[in-house]
Order: sequence, then C-alpha cells, then structure tokens
Amino acid sequence: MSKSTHREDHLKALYTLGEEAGQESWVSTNAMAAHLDVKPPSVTAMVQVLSELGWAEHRPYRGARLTPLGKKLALSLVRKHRLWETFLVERLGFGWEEVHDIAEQLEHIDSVALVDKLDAYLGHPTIDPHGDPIPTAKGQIADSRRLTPLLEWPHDKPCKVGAVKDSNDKVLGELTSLGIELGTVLRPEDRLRVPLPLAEEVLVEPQPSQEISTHE
Amino acid sequence: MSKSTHREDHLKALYTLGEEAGQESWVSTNAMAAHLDVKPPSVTAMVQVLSELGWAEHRPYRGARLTPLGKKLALSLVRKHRLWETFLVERLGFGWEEVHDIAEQLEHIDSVALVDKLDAYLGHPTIDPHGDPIPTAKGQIADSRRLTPLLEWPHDKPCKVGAVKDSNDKVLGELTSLGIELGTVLRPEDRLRVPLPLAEEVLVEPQPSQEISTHE
DNA sequence: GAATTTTTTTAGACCTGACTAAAAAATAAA
DNA sequence: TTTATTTTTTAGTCAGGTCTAAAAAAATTC
Repeated sequence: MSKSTHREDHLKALYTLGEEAGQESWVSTNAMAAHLDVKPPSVTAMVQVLSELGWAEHRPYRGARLTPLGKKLALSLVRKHRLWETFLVERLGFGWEEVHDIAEQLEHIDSVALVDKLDAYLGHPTIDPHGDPIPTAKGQIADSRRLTPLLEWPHDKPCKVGAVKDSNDKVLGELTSLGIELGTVLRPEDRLRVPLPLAEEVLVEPQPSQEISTHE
Repeated sequence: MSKSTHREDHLKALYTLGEEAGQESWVSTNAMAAHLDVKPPSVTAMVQVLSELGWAEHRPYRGARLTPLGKKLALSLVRKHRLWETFLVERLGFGWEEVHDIAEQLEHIDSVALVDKLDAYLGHPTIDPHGDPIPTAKGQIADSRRLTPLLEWPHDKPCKVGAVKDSNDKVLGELTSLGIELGTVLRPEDRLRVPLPLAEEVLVEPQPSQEISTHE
C-alpha cells in the first residue's frame, strides 16, 4: 500500500468507528487496531501522523477523533467507495456480496475527474448496493428515507428492504440465497423464513407501491 | 505504492523496453531507471527481487529480461491498463490524452473477476483508445491490422489513423486540437496541417470505406 | 593493449509502517 | 485509597524500497 493508502485506511477506520460511537466521542486506538487488523502500537504511530496532517486530534491515552478537514476527506473516501460499489453491481453485474474488497482498492485511486465522471455516468446515485447513502461531492449525506430495523417493524404489515446494517459478505450472501436483496418486499409470511441473526441486519421502509413479489 | 505495485511497475518497464529493443535482448538497468524515474541502484535491487520471484533473469552488468512467467504477468498488466483506458474514454467520456495516469493506477487493482467483467462490459475490445492492441485473457496479442507510419504512406492516397506510436499526453493533445483522433481519415491535403514531429507518431491504415470527413 | 570513461553493482544510510516487549497511564477491584 | 488489571504509549527491531557515494566491471579511446 502507498503512504496515502495507509493514511486513508486509518482515516476511514476513525470515521467509521466515530460514527458508530456518536459524534463527539474519542475513538480508542485499540478499537482502530482491531478494525484494521493491526496491532495497537501501529495505530498510535499512524494517528500521530494523521494529527500532524491536521486530519485528526489525538489525546494520549484517551483516543482520537477527526478534525473537520479529516471528516471531509473521510467522506470523500466513503463517496468513492460507494460509487465504485454501485458501478460494480449495476454496470458490471457483480453480486452485492462480492464488491466490498474490490471497492476497498478502487477507493484509493486518486483522480477528482474520475469520481465526478463516474458519478455522472451512474446517474448521481444516492444510495449504494447495500442501501448506504452516497455522500455528495461536497460531503453532504442526504438520505431522506426513514429506515426501521426489520425486527421493530409491525408483524402484520409488508415492508421493503432498504439497507443492510453490517454489510459483510457472509450476511449478504445468505440474504441473497433467501431471495432477499435491496428493494425486496417482505410480506408478513416471508419474514418467517429469515433467521434471527440475519433479520437483525436488515433495515426496512414502508412498502410504497404495488410491489407484491418476494423478488422485488 | 504497495509491494506488488512496485514490482509490477518494474516488470512492465522491463516488458516495454524489451519489446522496443527486440525479443531476446537484455534491458539495461539504467534504461529501466530512466523509464521509471528512479536511480539505477534501486532498479538493480528490484530486478534481483523479480529474479527471485521467477519473473525475470538478471545477468549482472548485462541487464535483465523477462522469463515466460514474467512476460505472462506483464501482458496481464498491459491488458488491464488498456481495458481501463478503453473504459475511461468510451464510457466515462475522457479524452484519449487524459487517461494514461489514471489507468496507471487502475491497472494494479487485483481482481481477476473484475478484469473479466470489465472486458465483457466493453464488448471484448481489441484495441485501446490509442490504437494499441489489448492482449486477451490468455496473453495473446491479436492485431490483424497492418499499420504504416504516416510518413511512409503514399502522398496521394487517403488513409485512416490507426494508432499513435508514443502516446504521451502532449502528442495526443496536439493531435486532438488538429481534429485528429483514432479513425480520422486523412486526405492528402489534410496532411499538410500536421507538423512533422506529430506526423512521426501517427500510424495509419488503408481507408477501407466511404469515410470522407476529417473528423472520422 | 594499456588507460580512460561509462555503466552497473555493492555498501551503507534513510524513511515509512509494521511488530514485540516493556513502561506508563487510566480504570477497576479490594 | 491502595492494589491489581487493563489500556495505551514508548523503545527498539525488522522489512521493503529509495537514495548517495564508492567500488567493480565493461566499453571506449588512444
């Protein structure tokens, strides 16, 4: 990996864990190390670099958090990642469970023009193949949908799959083999076929229209 | 750059210079250093690594050349590079002079499935936006065209632009501003507008059909 | 064919990011 | 609040790839 790829990976880890933990909280270097599959001392060193770059703040023994600049850069990485995932699924025909690792590489390609043109080519998509919102070029996340965990959805009403929470390859693959993908309409009886650990990962929204089949 | 990116860059330099110099010749480490914009000792070190990997042979003080395995790998890099260039121009709307640097990054993305799907998506193209042939997945270069340097083409016959020899951004940009791109038909009088240094880079083929305009 | 110049390799240093082991700070338990 | 435990940082090492300076081989000149 290049110097910047390493930095970007740590930046993104910090962003991701920071989002999970809530806005102003400090992310522990240990958590980042676990997330990046690296030992804690390596993260400490890297966090200090991010700090020198003005991307993050580091309070020794407390943790790290992004500066506004760091957050902006992280969002541009997330944007690239999700645009590439969209391309891979919608244009190249990959399954939604196959694209994470490839997008993980593609997101480090350095070219503003490329991202802009890719975005336009895809028709300025707002969500990626896993239902996650795609930040705009300015770093705005505009996700107007109000998603509800499937397990909290009323048992007698149909709903539509809007996103998968922790979209790791295994969960996505199992959902696919159940015939469940983004946009799939779940009727009350369909939900019986979804094992609990999978159902926990699914976020749904009201079924808006005349869709009736299990396969969207 | 990652370990493999560095290795691949040296491998490709060795391939490129080896092709220019003719099949069996040894490529000097100095030439590679100039090509890669790196100092000669760095190349020596890297060539020794390639040698340990079985990708190249190194004869100290003579130079290096690819093994059959190395050549196969190099061709797969060239294939990736040219497929991505094709994608960038044909799908994303980049100019042919803008894509080299981006493809230089994209060619290191590691995913066989990605290359296969990209190739299919583009309709299994055989030449890239600069007229260079795209190796097949098996490493075959099937270029049935017989291209002639523009300067050797009979002055009284029209011809069609088939490729650009040294497709660096500057040459390509100047050709574009003259209205010359791949497939452009050049009538005898059109050739007067092409400065010598540019004309030297252009390879042409017989004009097959009813094309008459300067803009293909 | 000996001497000089050019090319290439070796030697040794630096940079970046990873690691292990040990020290220091923070947290939890007694 | 003192002790024990956990977390995090520091210290020191290693790997990979780059560099400069010096040595060795090859090519060239006289």
